[in-house]
Amino acid sequence: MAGPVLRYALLELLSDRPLTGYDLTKRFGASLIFFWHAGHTQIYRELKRMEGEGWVVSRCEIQDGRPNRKVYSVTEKGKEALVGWLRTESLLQQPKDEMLLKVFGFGLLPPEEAIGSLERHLGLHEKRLETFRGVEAGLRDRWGPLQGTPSEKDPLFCRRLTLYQAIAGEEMYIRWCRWAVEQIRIREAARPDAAGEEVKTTDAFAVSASAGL
Amino acid sequence: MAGPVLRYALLELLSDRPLTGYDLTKRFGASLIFFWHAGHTQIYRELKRMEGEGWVVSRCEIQDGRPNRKVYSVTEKGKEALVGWLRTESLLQQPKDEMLLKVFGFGLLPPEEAIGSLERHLGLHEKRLETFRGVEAGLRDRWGPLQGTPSEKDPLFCRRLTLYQAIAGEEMYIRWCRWAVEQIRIREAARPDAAGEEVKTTDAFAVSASAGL
DNA sequence: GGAGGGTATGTAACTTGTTTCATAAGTGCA
DNA sequence: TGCACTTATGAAACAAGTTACATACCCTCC
Repeated sequence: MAGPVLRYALLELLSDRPLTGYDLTKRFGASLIFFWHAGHTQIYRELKRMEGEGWVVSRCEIQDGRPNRKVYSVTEKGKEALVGWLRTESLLQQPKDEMLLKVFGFGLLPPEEAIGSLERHLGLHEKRLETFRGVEAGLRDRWGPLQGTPSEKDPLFCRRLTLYQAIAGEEMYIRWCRWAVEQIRIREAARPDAAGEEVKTTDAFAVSASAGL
Repeated sequence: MAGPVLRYALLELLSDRPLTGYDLTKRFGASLIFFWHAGHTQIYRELKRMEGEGWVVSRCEIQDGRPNRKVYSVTEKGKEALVGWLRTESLLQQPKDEMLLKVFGFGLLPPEEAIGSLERHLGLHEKRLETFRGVEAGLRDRWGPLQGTPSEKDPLFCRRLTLYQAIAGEEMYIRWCRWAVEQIRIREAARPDAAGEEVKTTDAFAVSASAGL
């Protein structure tokens, strides 16, 4: 039902102008990275597939002393496929977060280790938030505030909307990490016995089914 | 570098008690679903692999008139592997969101269609938020508030932490959807010319590279 | 003169995730 | 009586994503 999605990401970028696989890889890192990711090998493979289906065409630019550039552009058929896809309903995405999976099992670790792990992970999210805010500031300098700029003067309007989602997501994650650390600290402080003792898994044994976790 | 992750999710659940592939599939839908997903075929395959590596062992429960239950339990080796994995650093996850990818290309659609699409998607997130809040309420009834309940009385503490992340994530997404719809409306109202006209892609052509989007 | 980084394109092998199909019995309901 | 749903397991095929490798030239810095 989800089907191939990478191709539509590529078509969106190619709608602006013809690009090579290499260009597309860089573009991915610069903008789609907020909510999608693909390695260069995946991109080259998908471009070849789409060319076979007539969604894109390539033309070879010969360069001396360098490998030739294979420039792809969208065909009418590809443009139609993209717009058709844009009109379809999106299902809820299946979230995948390795860190949360670890937190889910942190009952097996001493609390200080859990706190340390959360704090280090928090740092990574803070760094990413800064990057995103930098991109936002750059766009504001170039195009003005999102609100109130007339359409003709900000053709990237819809793309800018997605950036704010990414920023809000990082802010939320950071708040949650801090809150979780605090919760573990409060719990530890409330324990009458010695800290660092491993949680008995037998306690969880009899109850986790009835609780739904 | 990320490597196989599903196996650790299964080991976390098997740490509570021995379970069958079928049980594990249901558990996924009930708790890990907040931040991970796996189909039953994937789970059966992974269990078989882990058994080959000695991380789990299975024993067959014969039942009349029904297929036998193959009950898996973690071995000492599996437990060690799990705890070792819990101690490793988690990289930032690569977010993947089909809806955001669509919004990124919504410049190619008339604004009313973009608004309709966002509002329908918003509805899905509202439904999921309600589900998550229901689980949270159930846990609160059973175990009391997260804060202040002594360790021995709430062995699911760490698992509960992850639920609040999922709730915060949904709340954020919903707020963003509403905000995005509003932004598109404001923009439309400010346009002097007729509504529904398709955005000229040539406008975006010359500038998107310099802007970094 | 060499090391490292950037440009530019790919192949091969592998892992992970999804979809479809197959089997086989029990339960509930209209 | 038949239909749909739940329990319970699994094979096979395919799609998507990752990692390692291969090629080949450029430029800059030390």
